[in-house]
Amino acid sequence: MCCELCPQESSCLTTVPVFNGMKTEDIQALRKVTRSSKFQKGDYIFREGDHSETLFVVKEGLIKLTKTSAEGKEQIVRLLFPGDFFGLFSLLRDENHYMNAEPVQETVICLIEKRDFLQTMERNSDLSFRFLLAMNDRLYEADETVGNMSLLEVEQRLARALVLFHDKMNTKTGAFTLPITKKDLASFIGTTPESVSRKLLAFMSQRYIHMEGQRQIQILELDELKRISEMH
Amino acid sequence: MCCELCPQESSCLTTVPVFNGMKTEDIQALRKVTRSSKFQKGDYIFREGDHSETLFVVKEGLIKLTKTSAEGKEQIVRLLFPGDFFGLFSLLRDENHYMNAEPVQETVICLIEKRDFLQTMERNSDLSFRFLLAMNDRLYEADETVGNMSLLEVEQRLARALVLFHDKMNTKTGAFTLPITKKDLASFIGTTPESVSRKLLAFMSQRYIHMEGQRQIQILELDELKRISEMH
DNA sequence: ATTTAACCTTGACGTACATCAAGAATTGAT
DNA sequence: ATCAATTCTTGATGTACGTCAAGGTTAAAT
Repeated sequence: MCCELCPQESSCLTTVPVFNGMKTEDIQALRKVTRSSKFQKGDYIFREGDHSETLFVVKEGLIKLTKTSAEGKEQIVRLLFPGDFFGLFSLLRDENHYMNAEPVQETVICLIEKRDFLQTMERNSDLSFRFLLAMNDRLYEADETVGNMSLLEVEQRLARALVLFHDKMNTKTGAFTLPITKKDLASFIGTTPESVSRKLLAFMSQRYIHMEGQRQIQILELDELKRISEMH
Repeated sequence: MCCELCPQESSCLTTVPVFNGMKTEDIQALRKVTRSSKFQKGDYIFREGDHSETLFVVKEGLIKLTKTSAEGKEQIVRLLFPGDFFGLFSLLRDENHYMNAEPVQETVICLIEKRDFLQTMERNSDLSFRFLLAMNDRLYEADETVGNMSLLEVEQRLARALVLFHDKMNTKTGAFTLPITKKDLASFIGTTPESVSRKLLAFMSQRYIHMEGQRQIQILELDELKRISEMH
């Protein structure tokens, strides 16, 4: 489906940070070449090694980017929330994808083809600067993650993930539904489901969180979790 | 010292990948605003929290970028080899530095001030695209590192680091001098000096490497090390 | 509504690696 | 050249967390 027909206020191009503040005529031009597509849980948006000429922008939903190890184990390298984009690396380098992209729930993404994207960039020098800023932020996050992965222990990485979800799920009460399985949560923070299970239990008995069923998490002591996650 | 006077062939701006292939007149313009500066081991180029308005490009030497943990432990997040740059994040975001930069040997860097850099970018739309490409590569590396940190064990991370140094020190014979202390090497791969010591010993007894003194390393089985480092 | 297949939990156990400690080897400063 | 300060090594010990296994729970599929 082509995004030219999307209502302006809900278009990827107006809701996504990287395009924010672009001139209206440039947005209009980009909309003409933007398609949107819906994916279900269990689909693959693309896989490691797939050829790629497309920029992906997440409109709604949640995507996990994973790498598969030699033994077939899946490591979640990043989660893509609405507003995030992916595919720039392969698009710019003419390389194949180096990760798998798999929605963890129903997800709508906007797609811009390489040729269209590069053409727009040529006409609009501002755009490459915008993406430079966005990449800059991404790199900062990645540097943080590198520091955390080796410095922090499971307890701290889990606290960190809980705070992240709390923020992203923008809840008022401190209660939210975990958007991924605990298995995925384990992979995301680089541990096992067993360890996640035990640590969550520990957080509960310390009254930092309260859990209702498998996915409903109520954060009781946000500051405490932040303290834990930040004390590298 | 101003780089306008540098011999063209040894200038940062001609030897550094990100500026490669720029039009001569643009290079000339940038040279006018580029200074170079020499740092010794033990100096700090900048520290976490320092205000920053400068882009740094490594001309010669080796720099470690570190984060300090709450307990005062230092984690090496990245090593900057000749041709690498740093400081773009703070420059673009008006933020303070989020890492320490410390040369591990005598190091020459080229400096471009924010105002000059942004002015050049405005006049030369190509430049932001070049940096976008470079950031793209950096992000790829960071994603790789994230995957490796949690997936790989010390043995594999060490093998990986040895291969990295072997490549960067561009040696013909497979022999090279370790450019950092083993303590730093430990911090770089997220482990302790003790573990590095033991694993290197293991590699020696398996005849993958041979060590002469503390720093001279001769790689005997490069393919084997690569195999180990890649078998995530 | 049943069945099937994931996912989750809990316990028992093993192990890679961190920590602690103390001596040896380098490095560098005077 | 000498001494102090790091860095490096090696051994002994502890522990956080991974692995294995088995039962329980939830979710998906027919």
